[in-house]
Formats: sequence, C-alpha cells, structure tokens
Amino acid sequence: MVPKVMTPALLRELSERFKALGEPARLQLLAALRAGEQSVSDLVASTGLGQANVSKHLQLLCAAGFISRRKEGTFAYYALADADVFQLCDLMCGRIEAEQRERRAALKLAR
Amino acid sequence: MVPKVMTPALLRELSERFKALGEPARLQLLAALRAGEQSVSDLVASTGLGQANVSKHLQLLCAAGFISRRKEGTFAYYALADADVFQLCDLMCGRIEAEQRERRAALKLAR
DNA sequence: CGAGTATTCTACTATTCAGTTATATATGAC
DNA sequence: GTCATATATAACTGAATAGTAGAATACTCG
Repeated sequence: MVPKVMTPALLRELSERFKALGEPARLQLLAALRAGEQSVSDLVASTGLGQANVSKHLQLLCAAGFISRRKEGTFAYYALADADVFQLCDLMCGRIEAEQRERRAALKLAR
Repeated sequence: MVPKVMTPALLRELSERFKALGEPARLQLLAALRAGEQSVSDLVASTGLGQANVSKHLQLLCAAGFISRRKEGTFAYYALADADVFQLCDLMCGRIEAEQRERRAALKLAR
C-alpha cells in the first residue's frame, strides 16, 4: 500500500522514478532489454539511437534501479533488474486501451 | 500484457502518461484527491501550491486520464478517475522500499 | 609499446516545462 | 447593470534535460 503520509522526500523519489519512464527512448531501451542482457552497441544497433545518447539513458535507468550493469572487457552489459517495469507498463497500457475503447464506443454512439 | 510490438506511437503514449506522474506536485495532488472529490481551491489550500499552477497540473492529469472534472457553478470539482494510479504508486513504492532495505543490509555487512 | 575498439565524459544547443504574474472568462450575489 | 469569487489562460522566466559531437578513458590484441 502507498504510505498514509506522502512525505516530500517520498514524493520526490516516486516522481523521479516515474520521470525515468517518461521518455520514449528509455522505454524503447527497456523493451529491447526484454529479450535479454545486451551491450551498449547491441542497443545502439537495435534502437537506432546515438551511442552517447544510449549510454546516458542507460546510466539514468540504472540509477533509477530499473536495470543492472555488468562490465566485461571493454563491453558493458545491461539487463533488466526485475519484471516490475513491465507490470507498470501493463497497467499503463491497460489504461490506454480502455481509453481507446471508450473513444471508439463514443464515436459509434455519435454516428 | 505489454504488446509484443511497441510501436513508436504506443511508446509516446506510454511515456506521456509516465511523465504525467513524474512530478512531485502532481503526485501530491493525486494523493490529496484520494480523500475524495475536491475543488481547485480546496487543493490549492491543502497543497500550498499556486492557483494557476494547480489548475495547469489538473488539466494535464485530466488529459492523461488520471482524474475527471465536473463543473458546478463557478467551482470545478476534480476526482480520481480510478484506483489504477495507486496500484502504480504501490508498485513504485515497493521498489523504493526494496532498494532502501538493500542499502541498509549492505551497510550492515560493511560494518 | 602502438593501434583499434567500446564506453563514458564534457561541453554545447535547443527544447520542454514548472512556477509565477497578470489577465480573461464565467457564474452568482446584490 | 456592478462587484466579488472561482477557474482558466496567456505570457514570461528560469531550470532541467534530450540529443549531439568530440575528447578522454579503459580494455584487447599484436
């Protein structure tokens, strides 16, 4: 359960994590990582984003605790920290679909 | 489940909604609305935020589908659209707590 | 050692957006 | 009608940050 009292500190921590998911590029990276652990260059190749850009987004996702980092030689391998992210996305996607259904239903009625 | 293919459009829609939650002021408003439907002035009083600022945040939350709006006389009453928001926050809060537990455990080991 | 590669870091630009102030709109009281 | 109140909107400022280019770092191979 969400704590009864939402301290400013908790609000900031919470918002920081939501903000980390509030960027298409980062969601794209997380979606790509769903296939399994990958190096930065793998992700650059599969997403089409710039290399420095990918690196920066990965740092941020790592700081927010969504992914983990493992260094091996000159490569850095990133992986999903857990499946929670997709529970979050599922909930959000569910909302989006529900809205679209409603919109379609409203259109049908208006016809 | 999250769709297999994450189209750019879906990524944008998803990120837009997460971004709406990525702001302490908006989370504060949502938390305040948990007590029930409230007018703008109620929320201004209970949150200490500026009136124009609250109005703007409420518009955004409304556009993102998290809250609903009902006009009555000169008052505008806003209410939570559903309980999903708090499922989202619960999940996120769970992550934060887990991290804090880990951090404490790490400190204990290091001692 | 030097050359090549993977990643991160730094510096910069452009955009976005939170917060504020002032104004506009709308409703009700008189 | 005027006045007061509730909310929304417009214009502005400052801060945060996405994206990029180039330098710096770290590793591997010869």
